[in-house]
Amino acid sequence: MSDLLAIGAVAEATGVSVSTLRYYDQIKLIAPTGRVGGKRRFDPASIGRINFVRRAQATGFSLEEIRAILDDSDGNWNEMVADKLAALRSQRGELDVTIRMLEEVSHCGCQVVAECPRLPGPC
Amino acid sequence: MSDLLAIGAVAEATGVSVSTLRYYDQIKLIAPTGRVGGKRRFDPASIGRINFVRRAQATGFSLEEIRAILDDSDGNWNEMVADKLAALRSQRGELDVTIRMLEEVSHCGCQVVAECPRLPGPC
DNA sequence: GTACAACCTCGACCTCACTTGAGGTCAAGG
DNA sequence: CCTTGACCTCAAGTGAGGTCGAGGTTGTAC
Repeated sequence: MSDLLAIGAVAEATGVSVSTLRYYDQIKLIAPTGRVGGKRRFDPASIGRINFVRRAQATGFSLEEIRAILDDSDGNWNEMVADKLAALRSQRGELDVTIRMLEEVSHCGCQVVAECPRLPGPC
Repeated sequence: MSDLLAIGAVAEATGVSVSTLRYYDQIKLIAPTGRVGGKRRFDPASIGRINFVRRAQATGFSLEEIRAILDDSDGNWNEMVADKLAALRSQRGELDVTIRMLEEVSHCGCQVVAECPRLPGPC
């Protein structure tokens, strides 16, 4: 009658710990389909959603943002994803700047970055 | 005699708040040159270091990592930067995966991402 | 000589994403 | 009957990176 999953099975299927799953339920990110004898029962489709959560998290989305994307019914998530993409690109640009800055410092002959008197200007 | 700066001047020059500068002093990330009447006095070169901190932070380094780079005397920071670059690249890859996943979902005709029965598989 | 801004310390508090611990329930197996 | 294991709740703790407020001092201006 039920192909619903216990929390432990979901944890095993997703690699997410049981306590994290309870936490996700608590913050209403991933809710179980129902309860049997007080115990959470999850639809197998939850596994897909949880995988989505982890993947989105890995790309820099907060749980709040992820919930907004999951629950969005107006197509706004396209915009959110675009924003995040822009943020990541900007972060990449920052890295490039930092690397160049460090390269400059390394050409200074300074033993220690903190002691370089030419931070962050050109050497 | 002293072209040393008060904490407020440093805050203004860097855009970092006074309380954050005190915090940086507390965690020994950016120390004042000395004290005059109990008040912190900063070398103008601190501004460069603080700018470096913010820039490194923006690219994803933690304050601990930044301190390690600043204080490094063995050339290990090159490696740290390379590691961070790799991490950023991997993050970018994750974003690409997420975007593709969301595009798949959007072609499903699902109103709400959370309700798509095909997460995270192909539509 | 007193007002005022800018500084000081110390400890508490905040957000995020969890983890941990104490104490309790429930069904199956020996 | 008793243990084991998987589950439950609720509260508190963690760590990063700060912020805030109370209460106190310092230095300059009028």
